[in-house]
Amino acid sequence: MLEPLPVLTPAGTRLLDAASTLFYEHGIRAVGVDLIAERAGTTKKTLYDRFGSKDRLVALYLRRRAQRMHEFVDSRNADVPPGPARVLAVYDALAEWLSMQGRGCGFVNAYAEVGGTDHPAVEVIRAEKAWTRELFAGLAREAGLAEPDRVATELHLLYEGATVIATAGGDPDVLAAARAAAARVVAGA
Amino acid sequence: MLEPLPVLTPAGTRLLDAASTLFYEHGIRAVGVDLIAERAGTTKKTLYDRFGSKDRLVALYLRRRAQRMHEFVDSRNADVPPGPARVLAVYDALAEWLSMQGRGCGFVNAYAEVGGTDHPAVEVIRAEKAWTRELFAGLAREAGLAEPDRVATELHLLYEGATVIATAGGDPDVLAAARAAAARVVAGA
DNA sequence: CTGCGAGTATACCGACCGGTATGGTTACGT
DNA sequence: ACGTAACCATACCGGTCGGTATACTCGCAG
Repeated sequence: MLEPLPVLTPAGTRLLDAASTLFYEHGIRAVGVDLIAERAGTTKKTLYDRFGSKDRLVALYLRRRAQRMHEFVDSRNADVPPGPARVLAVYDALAEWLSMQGRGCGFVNAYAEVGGTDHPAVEVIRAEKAWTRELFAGLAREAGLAEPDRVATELHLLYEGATVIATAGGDPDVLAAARAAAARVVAGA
Repeated sequence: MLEPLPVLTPAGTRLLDAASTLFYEHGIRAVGVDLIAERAGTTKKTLYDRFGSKDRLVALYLRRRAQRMHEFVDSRNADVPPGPARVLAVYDALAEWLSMQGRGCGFVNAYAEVGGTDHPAVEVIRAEKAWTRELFAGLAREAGLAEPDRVATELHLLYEGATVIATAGGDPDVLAAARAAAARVVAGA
């Protein structure tokens, strides 16, 4: 939110693309900068010229991932009329998003590795979780629900819980249950 | 569940204790076996004599963590009479547990690092999430709630969501909101 | 007395870690 | 024609990674 994503050179783009795939798929510490450079068809030198450090590359990976996730949810929501249906559409978007990805929430995963440090990724992760809550709060208000703040918190809880259980719990069916629970929350408000 | 925790030699115990603290606090890949051995006041040789590999030590760390978490929840529940109150007591136990730990769910964190591999920790993590859901299902039945299965899933969603938001989201207050939401679910069943 | 499990101490292995250094080659704008 | 940004290629740095090897001491049970 603070600053837009920087414009990247061609090799810089390939580096960020490769890093994003590798970080999401295998984790941050599991991926070395040598591998990233090789997968991008360039060199470590270029990586450090463009991004300065691995930590900053990691933070950029998450910032771009957040932006893409937001665009994805917004575009899915645009197909749904405002109101309670649009609130629930977020769960459909989540189900679709997770089915394409397979390793769960990249922000939760990243926090598992950098939490408790001063890594530049930490503030990006916190901001993403705050954005999600505000997404629900805005939609709840838009739908004219009573107690939009309380409702938004509950919807957010169900959303994050569904992501975790679908991934670490190995139970993708829970997404439908979360959507049904959210529908109950919305109907009661 | 499959097998009880093995009896450990004195040095083995110190190794598992040191590894548990370090893995939980800093993550799995961030901690090397040399550091674990040093912190345990012993040697890498003894570590490999006792545990065979780092992966097996990681799995054991999670198995013992699960057992201790279960004992903690069970003991807290024993202080509460059976019924709806006991269902909600799990959220109080979670709040107390998390306040002591500070790095969130060790199983979710571990899955962020080993998910998508054949690491022996994966099945331990899945079993832990299944245990949590069954905990809620058992308590819901004990309390005579209608649709105990559906209720258990919703309580589990709120539980995992609260853990994630309190940790990665940096918002510990959400635990009270999750408890209140759970109370609403219980009251409606 | 012997054998064995447990532990200590140290050295080593190849591989990889994040990061730096040097030097050279394009392509483009002024 | 010149500067410069972008990129490539390669070699190197100290340090750590998971894991193995060798050789030793101790206490205990047969």
